[in-house]
Amino acid sequence: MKIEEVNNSKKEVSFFFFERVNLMKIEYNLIKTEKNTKARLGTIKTNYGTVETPMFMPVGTKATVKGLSPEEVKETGSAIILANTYHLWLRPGEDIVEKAGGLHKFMNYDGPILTDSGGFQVFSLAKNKKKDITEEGVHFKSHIDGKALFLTPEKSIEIQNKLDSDIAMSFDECPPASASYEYLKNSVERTIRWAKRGKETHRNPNQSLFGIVQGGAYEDLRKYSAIETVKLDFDGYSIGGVANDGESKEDMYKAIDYSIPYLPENKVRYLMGVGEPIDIIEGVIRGVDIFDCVLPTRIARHGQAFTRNGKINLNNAKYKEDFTPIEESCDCYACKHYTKAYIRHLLNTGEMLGGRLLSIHNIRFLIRLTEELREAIKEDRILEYKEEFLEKYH
RNA sequence: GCGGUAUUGGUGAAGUGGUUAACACGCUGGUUUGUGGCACCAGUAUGCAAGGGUUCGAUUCCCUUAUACCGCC
Repeated sequence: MKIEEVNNSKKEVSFFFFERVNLMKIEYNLIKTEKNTKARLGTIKTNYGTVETPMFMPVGTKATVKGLSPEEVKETGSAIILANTYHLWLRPGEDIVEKAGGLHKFMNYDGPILTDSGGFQVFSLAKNKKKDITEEGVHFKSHIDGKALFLTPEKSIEIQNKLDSDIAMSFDECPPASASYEYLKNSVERTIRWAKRGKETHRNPNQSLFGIVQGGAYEDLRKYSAIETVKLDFDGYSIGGVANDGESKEDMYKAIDYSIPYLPENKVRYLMGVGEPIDIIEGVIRGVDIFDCVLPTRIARHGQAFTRNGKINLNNAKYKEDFTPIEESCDCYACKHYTKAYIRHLLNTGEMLGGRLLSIHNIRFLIRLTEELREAIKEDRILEYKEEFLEKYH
């Protein structure tokens, strides 16, 4: 390649000049519903391109999918990524991101971004710690320096407006799976009031806002939460409060089944925090369109890889001399170029590349899963697909 | 050749005349679902150089041998 060519190609990938394709809220387009289930095939038109659903979104809490560059994330086929209001609020602060020209420019990512509201962090960071959930908002302590913090529905939305993500989430309470019916009932009602306050605060015309359905595994609470949230007319709806605290899969599936019937057909449905390949399949069958989860990147850093035969641990001694890829059938960068023995060596010696390669593989694994689910919906054979998948995946 | 000191698991080591030999690393497994996480959890010496003795009881005291290191001829 000549020098001029290098310079030209550089110019093409320079993200400081990337522009939005559109200036609008998202548009969900339902293409078809699978014949035998509630599984849906659709598209979401965003300011940064159109994505197909069902879709999995990797998590990049602090404006980075841990270990990977935006180019590497895109190479896995991921469209939307997730970032977090709470973390970016503390560091570097939403004003700095705003000065940078918004989250996309700040992190040099020209795909759609969804920001979580911080509601989950109140649950996960302040777990077993002092926190005070009031009608006004939540008092809790910074996980960085212990400073007293106060997050309200209004504050969360204001921060997200400045971050300029494509999709903002309502500030909800995410109660533990162990919460009592009485507690959940009050919590659901408060979350609805918070959702209303957040919507009234929302200003960014190019940013969509989602409402969150709560209510644990109780049918009446999920129904109530869904109906009341939908009345507020959001751009999309999510099912929250699942996969928490060792909640059983049965309860998770119930939470979905009890919520979905009350969500509008023409809006995207997002199951928050899921997950496991099996749960993604079950979610799709129940009518969920998009998912997010830290699992592919977290287990990658801990040495594990998704495969068609289940999770494997690349730390295991049996891979010392295994000079084959993680999966022969996988088209990801890691599988095309590296062996299990090499990745095990990287993990064993604490080299960064090990976790990076596994992150790429695991994200690609879930993206391929959703690609196959889309094909299965087109062909009305999603139940067969599930059976085939479960036969091998243990 | 003589004298001294030492010898505890894969490694570095603690320890005591008396129930299961500390701790760390390593090793071997496992966990992880809107990321306080390159994290966490669990397992990992039937034996304290070898043999013999003293003792109710010895890794701990004594003797012999082996090995290592340090002095002296």
